[in-house]
Amino acid sequence: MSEVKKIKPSLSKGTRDFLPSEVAKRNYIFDTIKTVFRKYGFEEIETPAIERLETLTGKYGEEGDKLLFKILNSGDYLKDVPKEELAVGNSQLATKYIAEKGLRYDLTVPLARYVVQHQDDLAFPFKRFHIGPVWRADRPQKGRYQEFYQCDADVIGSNSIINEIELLMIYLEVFERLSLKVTVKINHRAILKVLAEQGGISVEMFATILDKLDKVGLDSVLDELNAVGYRLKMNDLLQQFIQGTHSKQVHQFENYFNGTWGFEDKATNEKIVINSNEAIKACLDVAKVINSSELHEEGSRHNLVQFDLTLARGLNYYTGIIWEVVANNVQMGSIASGGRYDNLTEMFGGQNMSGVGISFGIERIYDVMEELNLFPETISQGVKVLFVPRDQSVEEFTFQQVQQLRDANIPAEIFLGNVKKQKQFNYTEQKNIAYLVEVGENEVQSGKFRLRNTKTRDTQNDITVSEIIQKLS
RNA sequence: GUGGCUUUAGCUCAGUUGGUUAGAGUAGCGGUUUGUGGUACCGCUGGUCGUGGGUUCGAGCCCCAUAAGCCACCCCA
Repeated sequence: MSEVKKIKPSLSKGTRDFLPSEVAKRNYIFDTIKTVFRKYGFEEIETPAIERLETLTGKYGEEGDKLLFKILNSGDYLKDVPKEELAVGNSQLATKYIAEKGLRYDLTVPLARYVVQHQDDLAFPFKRFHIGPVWRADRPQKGRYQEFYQCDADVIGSNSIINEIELLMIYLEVFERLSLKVTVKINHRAILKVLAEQGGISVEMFATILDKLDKVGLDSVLDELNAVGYRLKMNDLLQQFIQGTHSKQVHQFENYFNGTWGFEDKATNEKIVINSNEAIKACLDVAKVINSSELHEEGSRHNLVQFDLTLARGLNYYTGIIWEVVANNVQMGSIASGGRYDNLTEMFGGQNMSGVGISFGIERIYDVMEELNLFPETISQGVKVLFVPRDQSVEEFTFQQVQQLRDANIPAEIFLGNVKKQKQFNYTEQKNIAYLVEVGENEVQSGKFRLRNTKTRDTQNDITVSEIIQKLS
């Protein structure tokens, strides 16, 4: 190693380093969420970052498959590729021969695998939470990364609506603890499904178009529905549900599905009346969840939970209630989302277990809290006191004093860096250390110190170590 | 997958119509001063100007290619 090649330090795209102060803030969010999860009986699990590729592929649609990070097989990974396919040079076809593993794309599919695989060892309904990084080979942009954390709680094996209500309570409590003002938007996949079917297009297409409403506006949405051959006149309905809608209006909404009201066919102007028990039940469920928000103190005072017909995004596996949380007064996408899914465990040969879950988008929650200045001062606190030896001859003595504080369970540090005062105070500032004590010959002789508050610059003279311990404990 | 922007010191950025040896601030290192202090002063290190070609007597600057990063679409948290 005579010559070391210098490499410019840089990160892979869409990934980030975190400074100590940032980690402290992130942990503050994680800890808050974990506390609430546990309070509601959810237990933490872990699964590997790496999954078999066959576990992951096909679960997120065609788009999703493209965004999977695949891990190259070890060894001579080309040897299993048939020669004719190598010759063609189609990398997509070759993938299955050269990569058997991938990085997880979310925490839900690993959960489905986990539940089926360990069903004998789990207590059902299985309530778990899981916090960890996931990876997507997406093009990064603001608030979107290739490596990011998800923070999920799910209930598997119970289809009671109380689960939805409990999860809503978790949303409300977490955001209250974080002092974040939010709005929960709620919708039901069955409602979208009926409206899509009656209009003669697929739910996915219907959902994708509706979801853009707040971005592109009503006219554009109606145009797009026209373009794909959607049959029902939606003008009134959409106009009515553009703004946040409250529980009473959800009851009205029911009238679209119980034969009371109807839609007009665009082409024939014929009246189309829908009778759908599924959609009626969906409306009732949504109304129940919205009403239940009043069980929550904040929820009863503010209009926290709103029906929103245009909330339609999300992965295709949702089948029941879907929801999304947005922060009030901040320009930012959703900061949490979730819903009920019915068929997830089937893919892994499990019996059909219903699941419902929520997910916190902690990267965005972080950004919002930073923007609104909601992080408490105390979370990035370093040790309580920094002892600074004036020169090398008193280092050992200084260390002994520090160790006394530590024995008394007071976090303390000895400063062994640059002797410049500027550096020492920078150190306390960066690490948010409340007190500084300088140690020189005088202190060694007298055993008395001067305790200096690094923020207020107040000093307390002639104080002994045991007095410092008393003061700081 | 589509489009736009950016790339010069560890970081933030100057750099004139193409013209000597590429600058500043900041951080880092060293020193001066100060026994009760933090904002002072002096000095030093650090760059293959993203990379590879081309035009030119001469390129950080012009042209082509390429890479990386960011931003916006699609989609998503």
